[in-house]
Amino acid sequence: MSGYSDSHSEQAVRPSGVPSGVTEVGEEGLAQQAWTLLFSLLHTHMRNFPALAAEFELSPVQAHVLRQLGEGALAMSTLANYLSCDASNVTGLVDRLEARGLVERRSSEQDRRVKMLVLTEAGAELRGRLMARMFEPPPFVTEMPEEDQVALRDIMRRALKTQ
Amino acid sequence: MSGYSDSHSEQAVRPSGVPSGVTEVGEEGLAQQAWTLLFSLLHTHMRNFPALAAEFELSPVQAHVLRQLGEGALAMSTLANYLSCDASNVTGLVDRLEARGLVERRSSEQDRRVKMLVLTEAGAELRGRLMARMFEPPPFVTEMPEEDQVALRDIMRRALKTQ
DNA sequence: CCTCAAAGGTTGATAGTGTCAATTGTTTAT
DNA sequence: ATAAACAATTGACACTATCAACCTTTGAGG
Repeated sequence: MSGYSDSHSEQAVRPSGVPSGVTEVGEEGLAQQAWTLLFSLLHTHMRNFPALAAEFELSPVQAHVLRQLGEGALAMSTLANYLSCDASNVTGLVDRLEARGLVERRSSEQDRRVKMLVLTEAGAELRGRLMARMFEPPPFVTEMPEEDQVALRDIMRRALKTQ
Repeated sequence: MSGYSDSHSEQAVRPSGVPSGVTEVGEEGLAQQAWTLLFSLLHTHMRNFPALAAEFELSPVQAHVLRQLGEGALAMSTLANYLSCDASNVTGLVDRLEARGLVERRSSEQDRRVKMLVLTEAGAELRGRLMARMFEPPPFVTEMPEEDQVALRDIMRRALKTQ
């Protein structure tokens, strides 16, 4: 019953009736219609992320860590922030990756408290294959008409910029 | 080192260089550009799903289960399929939800092997609030120009239909 | 200089999530 | 009637996650 923080917030429940499932789209406004559809497609797709990670004998979280560890070194605490998890969790996570020779702890020169994480040769190689696999577009994208792909890309570019 | 199945597949690595991070978009084709952008936005958003679930004192998986349990009763094995996980996992999952009074096991009349899952009153109420919260569109959608929201909705509708 | 508060990381306790192998009970096909 | 197949559970074990307590190092003020 515990183990999950109670950040909480008194949530105003949408008065005009609550969507009761994934597929229905009511009269709740444009943004919500777009979001609900996007959400349901994405959700379907995300379901096989664990299987994708398993192709490389990684857990989903380990895959996520490798992904974050691309550009240079990262402090453990920084990684904890990226993962939105407790620092103590990262210790074990990195222990296991280090035991597999994918990652190295390296004490910082500037501040001897912090340990910087860097990919090993093997880690970088595995990460490359993992990224290539992750970025393969799923069928629901590849099977879109080309003009939809263009529109989607442009919309997402704009969204990323203003975000 | 174990605990993750080795489904595996000899994966053709994209020859034209491997994307090394989330944000870069190379010359890898329209579908991949669109997908990479979508993925990076979605990924950012999905990071706070655990916090969202925690608002209701649910783990991410429990939230997922409640979401699936909307329309009528579901056999445990069916739920295992939806979650893409082992049936034995569902036992404990449902145990905890049942202990909290959100869900009920009900033996099927037709086949006494199967147990049907139904939401209790409290479960349905909680699910309603959870769904309303989940379908609140995130900023990157609400802050789009209206014509982008329309286009996005229409693209996603078409994608859902052909999927 | 010295102390003390704050920060980075680790450890131990405890719980949830997930797999696999083995088991029990029920159904279905031969 | 027997055997094969299926639904759910149990037990063993590993990974993910949190919290509290701890140690070392750092940085600020007295």
